[in-house]
Amino acid sequence: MPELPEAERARQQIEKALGRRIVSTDDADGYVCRPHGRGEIDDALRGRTLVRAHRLGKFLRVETDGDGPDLGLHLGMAGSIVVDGAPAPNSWDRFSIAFEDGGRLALRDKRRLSRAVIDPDHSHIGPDAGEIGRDAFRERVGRGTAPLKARLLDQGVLAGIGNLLADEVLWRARLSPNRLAQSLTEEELDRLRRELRAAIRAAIRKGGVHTGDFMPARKRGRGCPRCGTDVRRATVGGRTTFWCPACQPE
DNA sequence: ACCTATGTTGATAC
DNA sequence: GGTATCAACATAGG
Repeated sequence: MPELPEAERARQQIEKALGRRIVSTDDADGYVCRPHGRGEIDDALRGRTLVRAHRLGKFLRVETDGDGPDLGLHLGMAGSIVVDGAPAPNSWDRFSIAFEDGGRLALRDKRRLSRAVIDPDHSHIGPDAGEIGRDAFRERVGRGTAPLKARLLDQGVLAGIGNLLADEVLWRARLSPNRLAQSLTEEELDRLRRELRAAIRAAIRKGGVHTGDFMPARKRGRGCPRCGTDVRRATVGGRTTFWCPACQPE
């Protein structure tokens, strides 16, 4: 269930694996692990230790000791990081690291849209949605002719917002997903950023985006959690979108 | 059987 | 270049 809050929780899991010598890795899944072939990730990591875990939006980057390479991880649509847990059935651990102390780190994913890479390139990714400052937020989000929601989902504009978090934040800020990004006032942009930060913090604390206040509205027959109005459903920015027409007027 | 899904990337067209 | 749409990726679950 990975959006920024889940990625942050995954980063925190990785911190439990720092400072432990890597004895081997399983990078046999050539779709998830790249580059693939001849154990390239294994060659890069074997004998090293992980020393720091970073996150930019949904992208994870783990430094190794000395002049070792970075390990890049992305959870895709269904991935998670499990440290020192039992191996998953059905080969759901698509990439794993075995440590000298007997522990292990697994990239677990029922689907296979997650990624493990060496020296990831995050140069095309915008500033983290939870860290961006007020002025940069105004400048980056408040422009363009795309719908506001599409702007929020653009990882090059802002990193970390996924489909569920976008709906949650727009509902909290009482802004329609269909508003033209460039039509927002500075007051609205500031409000959006404030609600974004609050929603991210709450989701990290509670365990993920699915704990959001607006999530129940995605189920059939549920009204707006605030006013009870029937929520609207449509495709915006290419994704299924729910919003309250009363709280979030066009 | 058919449809949908919390994500990313790349092709294509305006 | 910005934007919109779509397909692909792989798999589970309703």
